[in-house]
Amino acid sequence: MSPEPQTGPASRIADDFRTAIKDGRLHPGDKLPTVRDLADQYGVTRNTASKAVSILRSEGLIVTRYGSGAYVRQSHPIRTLGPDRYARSKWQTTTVDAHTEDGRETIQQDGDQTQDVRRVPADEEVAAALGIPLGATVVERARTVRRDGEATHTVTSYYRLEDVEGTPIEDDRPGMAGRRGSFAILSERGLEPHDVRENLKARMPSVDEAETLKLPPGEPVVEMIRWTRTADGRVIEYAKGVHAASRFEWSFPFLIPD
Amino acid sequence: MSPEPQTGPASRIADDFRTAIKDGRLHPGDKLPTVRDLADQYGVTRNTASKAVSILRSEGLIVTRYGSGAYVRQSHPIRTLGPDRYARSKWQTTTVDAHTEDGRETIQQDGDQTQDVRRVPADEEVAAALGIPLGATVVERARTVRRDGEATHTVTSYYRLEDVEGTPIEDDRPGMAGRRGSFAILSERGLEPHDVRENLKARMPSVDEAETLKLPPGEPVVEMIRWTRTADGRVIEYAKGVHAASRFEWSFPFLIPD
DNA sequence: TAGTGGTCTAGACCACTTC
DNA sequence: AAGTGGTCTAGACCACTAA
Repeated sequence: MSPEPQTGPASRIADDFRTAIKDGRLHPGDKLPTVRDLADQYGVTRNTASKAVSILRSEGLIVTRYGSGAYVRQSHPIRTLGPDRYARSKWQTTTVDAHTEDGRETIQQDGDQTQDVRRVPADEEVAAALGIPLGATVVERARTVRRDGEATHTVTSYYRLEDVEGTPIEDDRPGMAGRRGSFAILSERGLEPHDVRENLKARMPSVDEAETLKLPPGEPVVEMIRWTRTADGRVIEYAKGVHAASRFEWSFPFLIPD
Repeated sequence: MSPEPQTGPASRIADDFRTAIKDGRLHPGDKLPTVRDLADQYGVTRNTASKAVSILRSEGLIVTRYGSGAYVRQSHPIRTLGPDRYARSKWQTTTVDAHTEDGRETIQQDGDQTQDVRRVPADEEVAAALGIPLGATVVERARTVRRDGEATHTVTSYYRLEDVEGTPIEDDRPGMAGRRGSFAILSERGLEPHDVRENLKARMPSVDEAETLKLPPGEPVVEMIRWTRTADGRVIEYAKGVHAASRFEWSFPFLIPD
């Protein structure tokens, strides 16, 4: 049952550095001794010292750079996601540069996300979410959002073809139809977003996800599923996102229901 | 930068079983070959075969039982947490067995959580949340909630002493003051819960958390922070929870703000 | 080119489970 | 007692980084 019943030298070495990091004796960015040095200092083989390093890495406490060394992990600034980011005031008036999810609206932001718009047949999940027949054509917009040059999350949105056909949402150029933009566009078509449901689940990333988000081993992701509806209950957007866990926090205020 | 630039035999073996599991050729509970068999079949040393197994384990795909074998991981039923679980109808009428968070109200549930109530001085975080001076006495109620005998999450609630002094909330017996109970009790004191804010963040567990929740290596946790307030904005409960990620999903519906 | 992280073989021992 | 997972030493080689 217990995963590590034996506490050998590798665990002990990892313990030492774990507490050193948590106690602040080692700061983000600091370099750890080389595995060869560790082996000498602790009187173990390089193999064992390497294992100690890999334990810390799997815990997300350090990152290792091939051929360079092991470093205490830098913690990124955390962005808090709440209902406010969907506020009407943020997309209703502004029609230009409506392409980022946070408050920044600089031109440079244009390079901060890639975009890929296609028409695809709806699979079972998308069909059920949008309330359309299986296989019906939908518009899929896949984005990878970056911050400071590093990917923070991916979002893939699905729209009914009839809702977005011929609109800038189908424009492939990045920045032409971010979420704020898409809300404004849907509103102009008489499909004003009224309510949202977000489902959140944390898990370890798949191999692909770890690669595209460049996640260090041991970093979880949060899977977000979002339904956006009009006042009469019609789902106008179904979206799935994968967020690097260390970069986000979610915050939801609500009233006690009856 | 890249974590595994070299794809040796260990990675290849792990790949084989990862796809076998995802393709459904191996089912939850199925036993993997022993490391010795793997070593023979793939023509590698036991050490390397063992490493392949440890890769899969760190990904949360399998669990290993010491001296027994490696098994495809059983997935637990997922519980969805939404605002509904705080509904008035669930705590306002019933005053007895108000101690579990889900709909079950059997006597056996009593054993499903441990409880530990104490008076402690408020640290900076708790003081700020409850709006009281640093060091003021607060009531801390720490619970570990189990399901089918396994711990699923821990919740630690903090109340202002004046709010709960002498009430059943200070009763240490399990089941006397679960959250539903505490809401009813606070209501009777004229402190009816009106709104809630929940903050969520996913991360890897600490060593302690992994132990108390008996988390397999590679399973993340979700840290939940909750503020419960009355209609006039007074915080009557501040709570921190740690949830095993694989057992929960959160669901929040909300209106598009102006 | 030298230093560093990552992986592998070969052989051994220990800890735990199952019978 | 036999089987199984986990760890370790010893030595080697490969992949990548930095100067």
